[in-house]
Amino acid sequence: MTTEPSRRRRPPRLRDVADLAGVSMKTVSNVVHGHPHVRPETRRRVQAAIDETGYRPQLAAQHLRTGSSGIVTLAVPSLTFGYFSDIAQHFIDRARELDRTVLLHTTSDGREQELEVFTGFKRRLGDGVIFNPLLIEEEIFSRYEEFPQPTVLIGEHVPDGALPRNADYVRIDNVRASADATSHLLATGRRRLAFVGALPPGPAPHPHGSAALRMTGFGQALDRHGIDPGTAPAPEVANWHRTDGRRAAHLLCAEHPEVDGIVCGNDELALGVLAGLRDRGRRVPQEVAVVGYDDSPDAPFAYPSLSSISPDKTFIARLALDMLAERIGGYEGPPRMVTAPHQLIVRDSTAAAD
Amino acid sequence: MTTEPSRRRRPPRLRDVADLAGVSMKTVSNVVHGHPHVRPETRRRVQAAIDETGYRPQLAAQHLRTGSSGIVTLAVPSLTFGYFSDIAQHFIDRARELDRTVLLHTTSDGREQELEVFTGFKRRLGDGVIFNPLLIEEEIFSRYEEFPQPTVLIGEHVPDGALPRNADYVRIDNVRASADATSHLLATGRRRLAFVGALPPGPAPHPHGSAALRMTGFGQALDRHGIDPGTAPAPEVANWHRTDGRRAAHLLCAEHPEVDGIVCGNDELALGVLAGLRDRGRRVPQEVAVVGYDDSPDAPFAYPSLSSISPDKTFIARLALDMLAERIGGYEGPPRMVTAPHQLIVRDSTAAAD
DNA sequence: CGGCCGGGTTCCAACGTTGTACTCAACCCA
DNA sequence: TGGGTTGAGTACAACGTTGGAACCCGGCCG
Repeated sequence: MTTEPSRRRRPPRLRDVADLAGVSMKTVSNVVHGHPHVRPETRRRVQAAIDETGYRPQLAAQHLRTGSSGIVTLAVPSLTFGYFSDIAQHFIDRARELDRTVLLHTTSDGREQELEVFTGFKRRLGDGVIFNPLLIEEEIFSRYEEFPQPTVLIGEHVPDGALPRNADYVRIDNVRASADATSHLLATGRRRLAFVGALPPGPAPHPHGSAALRMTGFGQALDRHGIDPGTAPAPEVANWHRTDGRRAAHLLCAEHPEVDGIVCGNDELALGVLAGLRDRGRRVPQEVAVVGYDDSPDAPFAYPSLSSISPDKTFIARLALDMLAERIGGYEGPPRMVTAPHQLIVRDSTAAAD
Repeated sequence: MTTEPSRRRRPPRLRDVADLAGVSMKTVSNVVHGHPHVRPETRRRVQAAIDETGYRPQLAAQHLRTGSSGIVTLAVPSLTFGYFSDIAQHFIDRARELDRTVLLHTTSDGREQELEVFTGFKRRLGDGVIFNPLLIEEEIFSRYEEFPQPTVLIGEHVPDGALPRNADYVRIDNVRASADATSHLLATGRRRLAFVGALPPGPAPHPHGSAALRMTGFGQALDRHGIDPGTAPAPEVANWHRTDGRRAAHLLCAEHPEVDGIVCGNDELALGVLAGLRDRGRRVPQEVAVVGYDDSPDAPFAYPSLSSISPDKTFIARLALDMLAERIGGYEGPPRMVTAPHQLIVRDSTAAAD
C-alpha cells in the first residue's frame, strides 16, 4: 500500500508503529492479531500507522516468544521424481489452507540427510516434520519412544514395535498394490512376467526401500496363480530413473525374449522400459504389456499411455498434514496409523493382447 | 547419540548445557560455533554436556539476535511443471552447499501470491527471496527503488527502468531461444509452421508471461526467412499443460492439415501435441516436426524423443543463489543482470523429413 | 454517592542467543 | 621486575514480540 520506499536501514518494529500511533506496543499487537477489545477509533489509528510504516511482524521474535513458527518441514527423496514433486505440491497447497509454510528438504543423499531431518537439523526450526524414512526406519523405532519433534511418517512397512507416542503413520501398502498390478497382467492373459526394479544387494541399504516390498507383491501374485516367482526374470537396476528402465528393457529383450508382461517399480522405470522396448521394436501392448507404479503425470501421455498404480496423493498429503497440525496443536492421543488407498488405472499399455 | 529419550517437556537450552558443564553460556556458545579460544579440556567437557542433553540451538533465537536465519525463499509457479520441480531441486542442492535452507512457495494462484512472496509475506522471515515475477513485474519496478528484502529476480524482459538497488536479475532470453527453435525447423525444410502456446487475451495478464515472448521469437524467425508470421496458425490454449497441447494438436489437424512443423511454448505442451498428433495418426517427424522448450526430464523419453530448447538450469540456480547470498552477506554493489545460456537439443521429433 | 465491574489500555518480564566489555591469569621481552 | 600482550572465560544487555498483571475510567447498582 505504501508508495514510498522505506529509507530506514532497519525494518519497522512494533515499537515504531506504537510511537507513531501514540499507543502502547501491546495495543498494536492486539490490532495485528484482531484481538476483540480495541476501540474502533484506536484500531483505525493503529492500522493507519501500520500501513504508513509498512510494518510486518518478525517471525523470529514471535516464534521465540510463543514457541511456534507455523513452519512444517517436508522431506522427500528428490523432486526429480515426478511422483515426489507432485506430492510436494499437494503438501504445499494443503499447508497454505492451514496457514502454514513448508520448508522443503530432499534426502536422496542418504542416511545422514535423513537423520538430519529427523532430529531437527543442526538447528531447531519448524513445528514438526513429515517424511518418509527410507533408511533409518528401523533405527529410529528401536531408539526412541518419543521423537524429538512432532512427526508424521510416511512409510511402507507395518512397523514392528509400537509407534512413538508423538508420531503418526501414513502407510502405503506397497505389497498389496504391486500384487494388484501383477494380477492385472495375469488377468489379461500374460504368463511370462518380469519385474523391473530389483536393486543390487549391498552393505548399505538402498534409498528405495519400496523395491523389496513391490517385488514381494509381484511374487505373491505369481504364487497365487501357480507360477513360481523364482523363474521370473528380475534384472537389477542401479537406480529408479528412466535410463535404468530403458537399460533393463534392452537386457530383457536380449536374454528373455519370451517375456510378455513387465511390472515396474515405478513410472519412471516404466517409461524407460517403454522407450527400451521401442528401441528393440517390441510392440506394446500387443507383444509385451507394461504396468507402472505412482501414476505420475506423464503416464497418460506416454506412448502407449501407461497403466499404473495410483496412490491417492491428495489423501496422503491432506491426512499427513492434518494429523501433524493436530499434534502441533497439542493433540496428545495415541499414535495413529492409516493406510492410504490406491487404485489401478488401466490404460493402453496393458490392453489385452489381440 | 543419546539413547535415552528426553523426558523434559521443554527442549534443552544453552543454559542447561552451561550448568551441566559448569561453564558460562557464552562458553558453550563458543564451543558450538567452533570459536578458537577454548581450552581443549573445556571443549571436551562442554561437548559431553551437549551430547548428554541433546542440545540444539534454536534458530528463532539466533535469528532474533543476529538478524539472519540462513533461510532463503524460493518461489516458482508450480511444481507440477517438470521444468520448475527440476530447477527447484537444483536450488535446493546449491542451497545445501551454501549451508542454507530453502523455503518453497508456489505462486500459480496469481497476483496475490506473488505480492505476498515479494513483500515477505504476512510475516518477515528468511534472509532473501528468489523468484520469477510473472504478473507483478511492471508494478514492482515502478513502485520501488529499493526492494523490501534482498531479491534475485528470474525474468524474461530486459526491464525498462533501472533495477532497484538491492536486486539482481537473471535473464532468460525467451525471444532468442524461441527464434532458435523456429529457425531449426525452417532449416530442416519445414515451411508451414504453427505455434502452440498462445494465451487468450484478458483483462488480467496471464500467469505465463513467457507466452508473448516466445511467440515473438517465433514470429521473428519466420520473418527472417521471408514468411509472414500473420499466416502461421497459433491456436489459443487455456494453460500450458499437456492436456492443452493435446487439444491444440487436434484442432490443428482439423483446421490446418497443411502444417508440417509445430513450435511449442514448453515441453508439457509439446508432449501433449505429440500425443494429439498420434491420436490423429500424423507421423512425427515424417509429416510434422515438433520442438519444445525447457528440456524437461521427459523430453528424451518421449516418443519420438523431443527436441527442445534447454536453458542451463544448473547455471541459473547456482548464479541466482550465489548472487543472493552475496547480497545477504552485505554486498552493496550495483544491481547485476546476467543472461543465462541456452542451447537447442536436437532429438528425433525434428529429424529431417524423408 | 460510593463501591464494583469490566472494557480498554499500559507496563513489565521473559522467550534463547550472542556481541561487547570486562576480568583474571600466565607469559614474554626489555 | 614491570608493562604489555595474549588466552580463556564471565557478566550483561539487547534483539522484537506477547502473556499477564496492573491500572484507569465511565457507568451501573444498591
